[in-house]
Amino acid sequence: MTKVKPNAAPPGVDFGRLPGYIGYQVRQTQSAIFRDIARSIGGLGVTPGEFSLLTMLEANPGLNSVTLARLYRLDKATLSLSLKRLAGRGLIRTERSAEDRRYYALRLTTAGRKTLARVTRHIEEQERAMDAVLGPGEREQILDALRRIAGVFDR
Amino acid sequence: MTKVKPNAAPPGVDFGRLPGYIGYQVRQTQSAIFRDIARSIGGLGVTPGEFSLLTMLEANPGLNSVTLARLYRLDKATLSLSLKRLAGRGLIRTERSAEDRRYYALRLTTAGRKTLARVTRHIEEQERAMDAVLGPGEREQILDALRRIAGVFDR
DNA sequence: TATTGTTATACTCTATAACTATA
DNA sequence: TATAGTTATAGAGTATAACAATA
Repeated sequence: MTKVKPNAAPPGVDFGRLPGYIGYQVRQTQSAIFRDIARSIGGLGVTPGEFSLLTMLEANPGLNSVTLARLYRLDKATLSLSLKRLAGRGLIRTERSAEDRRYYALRLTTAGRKTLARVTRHIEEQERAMDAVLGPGEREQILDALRRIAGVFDR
Repeated sequence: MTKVKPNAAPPGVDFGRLPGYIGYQVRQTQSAIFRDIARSIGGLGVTPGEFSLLTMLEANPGLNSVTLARLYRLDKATLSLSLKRLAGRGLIRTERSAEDRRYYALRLTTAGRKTLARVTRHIEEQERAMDAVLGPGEREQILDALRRIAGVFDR
């Protein structure tokens, strides 16, 4: 009964220097957050990445895909596939620009706004759950530090 | 000349509430860090995930794959593929346990230790680059906060 | 020529299911 | 029956290259 089984809970497993690396910890935290979101909004048929895209389109109606791709740091081809999925589900609408017919102005549909509102509720619930383990002012401090760190590598 | 081009640098693009979400900022920061690592250690043929696996195997020689999968929160089938790649490149060695022949004890090879040392140098350079934008004591504070946040969702 | 956007293709990472071998 | 591990398969998510339409 006291026999140590190789598959038991980590009795004395050593993570080496990993716990001291910000890169490692950011990755682990991101995974945990992502799994939780997937569980909570999975039924709404919108991924975390799509949530961000919808949020940016709501705030910037008429944006085109190249601008969105640059902001979101995705290749335009990658984004094209995401937009096709969102349009296919009726969440966004693409409208050819009259002045420059190469552009498509992107906009949320009514259904898109409704879905975004529901997803946003879940996301903000999750954010409030995080606040339960943060001290006063700590949220802003962490956000600021994370932005500074990202800024080091954002060429 | 003052004409606003849709593909110009974001003049007044609104990110909505995204910048206030920890989930969003952790994701952006993780992406930036990941892209930088890929660029810096890509030539060594080791991904960030493989770096973590090698580090844990160096600190815990003889670990088996089920334990490693649980610690790293991957399905055993997923990990099996990673281990096959690492073994195929001669970085790890798998040795059948004598007492319980279902287990394979995992260990770094000499080449694995050498590669890990080189990758670790790059990783620690990157961590030092982050320190340049962090105040005194801020690294430990962020690591602690990130661990607390992950703990909220780690069932 | 340059830009917006799409499609084809491929690669990585991940999970689920079905399997073998061992206990 | 239960556990360790592998393989087959599939689905995200991503990038590169080639292309069409427009400027």
